[in-house]
Amino acid sequence: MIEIGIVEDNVKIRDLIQRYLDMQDNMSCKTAVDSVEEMLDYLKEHDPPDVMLMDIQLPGMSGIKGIGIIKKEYPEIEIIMLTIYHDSHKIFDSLVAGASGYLLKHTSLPEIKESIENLASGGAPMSPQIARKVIQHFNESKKEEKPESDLTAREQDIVNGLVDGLSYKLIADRFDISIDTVRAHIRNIYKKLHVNSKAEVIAKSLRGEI
Amino acid sequence: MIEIGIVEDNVKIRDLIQRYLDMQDNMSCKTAVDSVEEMLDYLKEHDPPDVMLMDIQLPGMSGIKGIGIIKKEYPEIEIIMLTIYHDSHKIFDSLVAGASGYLLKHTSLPEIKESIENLASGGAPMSPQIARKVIQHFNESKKEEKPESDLTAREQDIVNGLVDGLSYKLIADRFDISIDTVRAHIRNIYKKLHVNSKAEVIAKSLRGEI
DNA sequence: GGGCAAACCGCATATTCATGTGAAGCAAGT
DNA sequence: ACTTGCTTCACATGAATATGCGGTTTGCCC
Repeated sequence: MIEIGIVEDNVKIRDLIQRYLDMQDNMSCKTAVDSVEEMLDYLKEHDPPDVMLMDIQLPGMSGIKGIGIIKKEYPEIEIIMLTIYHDSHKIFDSLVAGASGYLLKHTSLPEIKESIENLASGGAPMSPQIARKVIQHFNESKKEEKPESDLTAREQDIVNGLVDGLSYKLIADRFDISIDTVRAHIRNIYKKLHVNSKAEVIAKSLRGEI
Repeated sequence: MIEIGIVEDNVKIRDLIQRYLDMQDNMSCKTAVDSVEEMLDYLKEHDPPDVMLMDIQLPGMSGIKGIGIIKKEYPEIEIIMLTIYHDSHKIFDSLVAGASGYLLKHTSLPEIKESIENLASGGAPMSPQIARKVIQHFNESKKEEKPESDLTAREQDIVNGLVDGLSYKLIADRFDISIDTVRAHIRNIYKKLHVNSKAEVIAKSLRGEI
């Protein structure tokens, strides 16, 4: 018997899902609340459910923040996001926060049921459209690595030296130029990047902002 | 009509899939080869297919390497991995390389067909088990970000200040302590991290090594 | 051939950093 | 009660950095 909890503020949707799931002979859904806060209160005094369906847009704490808190306290709970949002940021944030699945609200009741069973057998419920967004995220993070600043090749060399933790003198040695030249390049780099310390250049570079 | 190409070295499996797909009235599968190299040769002289099924373990170039090359030349081709490997590294590498879906070889023919149709409608074919692995990867990369150095809370504060590009003085102001205290903390941080410059601390931190 | 950007170099100065030595208050654990 | 570790602070010195000014050479474009 799979115990299910629901966090959803729309009463109609919540009741519908709860009734449907509770009707199944391998599931039990006794807990349906409309905020993360309520669910946390509930969990303090009851056994945690096996699976939790959670909305993102909720009164009070957002569902995404809720995932983190609930997962930290009760890591064994599997959380499925059930929401209208299909933008990749929300999907990504949810999964990083610890959600095990992500379904859109137009998902049919039998599909929700199937997803929960999926989860029990080690899968992760996710519609092909959502999966696609996740995959897109992989590719984007791969491509967006080059915001192409207008640093010259030599300036980029110097930046790399800084990132490697080298002093001006060592950078000068590495490229066989004088330390004053290094200084000159660094001045120009600072101007172009609108910074004024080694530290900021290194930070920018490692954040992929160069 | 969806044009499909197959790269698979097991002749039995290849023929089976090819015949089945070609039999569908909305699909055409005329191209089935047993290596990436052959497929590249084929693509030079023919129109590219819309969707490509690809194995990982292949004679010559691996399927994962093949994805990258094919996607670079023909970015419009949607590639579905069809393989026996279900370890998260291969899955992850494939998706990063540009695959749009990932199916295990025990997937039934109708499911393969469905997956291809999925792809055409903007989804990403992925079994719940595979999706689970992908999600696990999110959580792992989240956890593995903290190789837990033994920096104290205060020391971590100071590091954050450095990463923000602040000078000692500004860090002192931010936490309302004296600049000499900042120095003291930095000394300890350097000892713990085995470095001896601001630059290295920032680099380590942004690389996730703290 | 003039203009221009990039790479190169030098000198000077104020600020910031790295490092040493030393010490006091406080909380946690032995 | 004693040790240990974290946080706080001080004074000092040499090294490194940030920033100002100046300059030459080279290659490219109009």
